[in-house]
Amino acid sequence: MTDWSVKMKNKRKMILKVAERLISQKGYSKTTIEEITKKVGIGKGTFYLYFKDKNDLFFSIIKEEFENLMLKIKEEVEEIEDFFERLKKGIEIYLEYHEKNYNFFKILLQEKPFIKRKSFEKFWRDFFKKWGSFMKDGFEEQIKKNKIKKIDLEDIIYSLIGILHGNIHNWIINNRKYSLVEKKDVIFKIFTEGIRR
Amino acid sequence: MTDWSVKMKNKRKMILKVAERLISQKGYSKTTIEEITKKVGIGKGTFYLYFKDKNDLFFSIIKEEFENLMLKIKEEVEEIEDFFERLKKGIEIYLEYHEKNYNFFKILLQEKPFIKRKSFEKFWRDFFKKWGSFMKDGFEEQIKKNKIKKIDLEDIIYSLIGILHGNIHNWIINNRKYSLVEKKDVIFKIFTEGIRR
Amino acid sequence: MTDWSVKMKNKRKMILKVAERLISQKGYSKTTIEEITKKVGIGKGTFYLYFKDKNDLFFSIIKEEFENLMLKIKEEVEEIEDFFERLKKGIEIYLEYHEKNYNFFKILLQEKPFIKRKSFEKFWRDFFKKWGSFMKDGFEEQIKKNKIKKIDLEDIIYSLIGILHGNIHNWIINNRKYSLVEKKDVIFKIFTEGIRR
Amino acid sequence: MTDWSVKMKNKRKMILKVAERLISQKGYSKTTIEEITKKVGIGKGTFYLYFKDKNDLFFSIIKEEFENLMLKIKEEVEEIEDFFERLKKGIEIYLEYHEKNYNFFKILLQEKPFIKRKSFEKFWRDFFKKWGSFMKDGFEEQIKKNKIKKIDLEDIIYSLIGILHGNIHNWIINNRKYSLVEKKDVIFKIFTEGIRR
DNA sequence: CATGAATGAGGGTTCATTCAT
DNA sequence: AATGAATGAACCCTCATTCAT
Repeated sequence: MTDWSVKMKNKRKMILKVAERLISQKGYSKTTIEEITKKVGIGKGTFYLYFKDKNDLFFSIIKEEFENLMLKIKEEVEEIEDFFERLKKGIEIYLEYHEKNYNFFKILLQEKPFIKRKSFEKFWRDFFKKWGSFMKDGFEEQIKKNKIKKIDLEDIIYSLIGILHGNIHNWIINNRKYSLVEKKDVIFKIFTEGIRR
Repeated sequence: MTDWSVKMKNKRKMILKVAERLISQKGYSKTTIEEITKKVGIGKGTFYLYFKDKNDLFFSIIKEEFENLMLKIKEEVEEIEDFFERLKKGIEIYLEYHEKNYNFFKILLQEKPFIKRKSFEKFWRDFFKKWGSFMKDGFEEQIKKNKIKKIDLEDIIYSLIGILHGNIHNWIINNRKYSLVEKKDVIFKIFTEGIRR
Repeated sequence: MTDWSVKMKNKRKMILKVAERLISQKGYSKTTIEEITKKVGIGKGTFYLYFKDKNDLFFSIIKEEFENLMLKIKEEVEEIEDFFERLKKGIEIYLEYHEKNYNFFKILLQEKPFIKRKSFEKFWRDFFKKWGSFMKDGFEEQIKKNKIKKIDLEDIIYSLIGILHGNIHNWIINNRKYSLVEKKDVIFKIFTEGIRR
Repeated sequence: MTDWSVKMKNKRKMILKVAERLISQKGYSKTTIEEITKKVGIGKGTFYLYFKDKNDLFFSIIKEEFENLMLKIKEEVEEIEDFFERLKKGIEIYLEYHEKNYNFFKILLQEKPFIKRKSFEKFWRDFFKKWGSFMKDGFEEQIKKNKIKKIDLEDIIYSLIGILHGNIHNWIINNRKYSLVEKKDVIFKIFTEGIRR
């Protein structure tokens, strides 16, 4: 990788990092390009060398953070043989990730720039599809094996995500006073003992 | 009630209704007073007879919708004797309300106007406290009677709300193609059979 | 005078009084009809029964206050035989009036509503003309009698008014901490001993 | 000085110049940023690169004009030995300056933006203090030497400023038909022959 | 005569984006 | 590649004035 290319990557990453923090704190509309670039230490015009517009920045944050998360889950979870252990680990990673990157979750719940509403909704569908497909085979296998109740797969997945997000949300509005990861067992318990026969 | 008072109430309500729809569609920042008033059919200045400013409108929507919901739950749920039946009914009402007022849910997840962030977070805490206290006694009693596992009360409540919101969220991003209320049984099942011994 | 006519006069006077105070405190533009009428205790629309518009109010205040002042000077000063005594008394009355009605002076120096700029300047010309004609004969007589230096009459008059206003202005920006009237002697001294041979 | 810096200074100066004229003609409230920038030939937003807000513009005009005036008086007057000659020159410069910058005087008498009333009054106090201190030593010395009557210093200063402003005011409302500077002798005469023993 | 709800033109200010350097 | 001065559309909010009651 050339020196230039490295610098390029770094600058882009710095923008993303700073922007993520600011947007999570103040909201999309109240975060200005001016403030972002000033905090990064670059000129305002430079921003537009790395992003098409403000909207592009927003989706880039979400996209790249999401990919990070998915990658991490894949890496650490995939090889675990036992399904319920794999599920437990998945929950743990998910909570851990949000404990470290709680800005990301806040941004996910933000006002979305109007023009691109469609693409935002598309993003969410992708999100759930990936989660789904990631877990899908496992769930289906367990259903076949009669280890899990015969519940529609989608309902299972959205309930799981729901429990997770509900707990993350609560953790944030309580100012992150307790450890989020420590909730992994109780969440796992509520979720699995409900679906396990 | 006088004629004038009726008209007054109506106009205010119309603004709230229109604004709720627009904000849920386009987000708080992208929704303009101009557009709201034009859609209601009143002058721009008239808006400020009913609301102090744009921020006031935002919180009025949330506050009043929330009170409606709570009232409805209280009215229809309170008298049911059996706890699990009561819980079931509560889930049903909650889903039903959001099926009819799905804009409200979208707004709840919006970007909050920055200056009043504190009061927004206070709202969420109130929200959960009310839900909590509303269910609390019931849950505690059931725990004493050994009908429910000994799980921290807060964890139970946020998991329930989590499941509900996860399902509402999914329903919305799927363009509300199916009936939300019909999910009540599966949600109830996943949730209760997890916590019930 | 009929009862109605009395009420009419009173209401108009109350508006003038309240408006004078508010405008002198906050300036013309920042004083709203709403605030004036609320403080008077009448409806906003009622204002327009007594004044054509906001501009009319402004000039009415100045005009009527000015007429009061002129009347007072005439009444108390005219009969005094000796010219310098008359001048002295005139200065005293002028200071006394502004000490009691310092709002008036503040208003005189206010921003004038643009559209009527011409009429505002006309007012000032009238003001000086009246002062002038009021003193003119006396001054001219004294010049003839060689009691006063041969200085252009206008220069004399504007210098006198200048000294008076300079002192009033200073008194106001010093928050009226001392008695304005007490300056009458030193003003008279500086002015007369300059012009008297 | 760099090219950029020059342009910067110029643009700022142009805004000040145009604004001074407009405000003196129409008053502060009636003068809009839109009009100012259009007349200068720049975009509306550009204004805010040079001034924090409209209020800042107002005080900048006063402050900078005032400093110009004081500088000029200092430069041209300070070295004159004889007190009365120095006073005469001071009066001349003061009149000359206002003849050339008559807009400034008009602005000084404007409605002050409400919020900053305190700082406006502070400005006036500063103004008189500077004038005072500028002349003070001279006056005091003359009093000691018995060349001037024993009159309170403040009274002397405000009377002098009063005469000057009275004459400027009159000159303006007479549409500046005559030369203001030519009044210097008569003003000097009225003032000094009053205070000189 | 009296009212005050309703209006909408108009003003100050912000900020994403451009473009000459 | 990097910059930041310049722009102007867009937005929130105010308030003098009107008019139906």
